Amino acid sequence: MQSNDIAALFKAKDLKLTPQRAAVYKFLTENPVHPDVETIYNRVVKDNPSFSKTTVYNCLQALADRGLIIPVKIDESRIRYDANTVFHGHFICERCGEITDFDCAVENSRLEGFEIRRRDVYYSGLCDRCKNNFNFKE
Amino acid sequence: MQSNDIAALFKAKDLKLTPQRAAVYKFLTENPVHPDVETIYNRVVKDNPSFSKTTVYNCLQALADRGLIIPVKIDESRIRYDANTVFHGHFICERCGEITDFDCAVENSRLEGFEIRRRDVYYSGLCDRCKNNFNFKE
DNA sequence: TTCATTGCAAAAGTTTTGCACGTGC
DNA sequence: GCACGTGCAAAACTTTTGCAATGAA
Repeated sequence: MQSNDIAALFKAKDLKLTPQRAAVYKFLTENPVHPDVETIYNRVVKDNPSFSKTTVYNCLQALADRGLIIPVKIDESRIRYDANTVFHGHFICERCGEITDFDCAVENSRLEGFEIRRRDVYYSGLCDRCKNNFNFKE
Repeated sequence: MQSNDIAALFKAKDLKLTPQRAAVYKFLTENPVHPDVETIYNRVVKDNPSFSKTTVYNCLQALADRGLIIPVKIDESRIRYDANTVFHGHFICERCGEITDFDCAVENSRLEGFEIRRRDVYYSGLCDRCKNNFNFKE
């Protein structure tokens, strides 16, 4: 993603553009592997040694608040982030930990009168690679 | 739920019956409000002052491992538990924090060859009561 | 006796908060 | 000048772990 695009996107979302925010968002769009805070921080701090982890947390929060990124809370211990904001499900492999996006459609009842603001579909199990590479049961 | 039922259920799941486990499980079945560890602990310790919080954690883990209860990780900060093991979605209200169960059916693609062991559908927003009781936007 | 379970204390680990410093409008 | 963002350190919080004690078969 180009700098102008990011600038326009931030402006549209009324989000002040800072080098930290741009770096975090850029990294997420270019690395759609649902990285966690640690991973994001380690990477952006490489190019910008002055960045702090607190700021990465702040940036992620700001980006998530404006709907530019989605927090993925499928991992037990940490929050991961996804720059793909089109609704989709997330599958996490118990063995390798990799997260796979998948299309999904959910039909639900019993929520008449509710205002649904966010939907998350989380699956877990074994991805095809892990399932085929190992033949033992856990 | 009666004691004999719990005993039979535990036996069927090859889970040793201890007073702590029985109390935790009983509380969950009788209070299907998806309580968190703190709530469960505070309640069971009332009747059994010697119970420790670590043990509540242990019990919940043991029960979840055997599929007797389901960890609900829709809350940002803590794990909640559900004794209803029939697949259903969970909705959490941003304002009152209450969790509502709902029926749902998910269709998904792109997961050919995957072994899906667990599915979680989490919605959030405003429940009907909160939506109607307040008229301001957040 | 044996082995899983319990319970206390401490540890672990991520995320949040307080506060001073910078910076751009 | 002011409001906002940043960054460091410390705090907060839930959950996990180590280990001795307990208890049931």
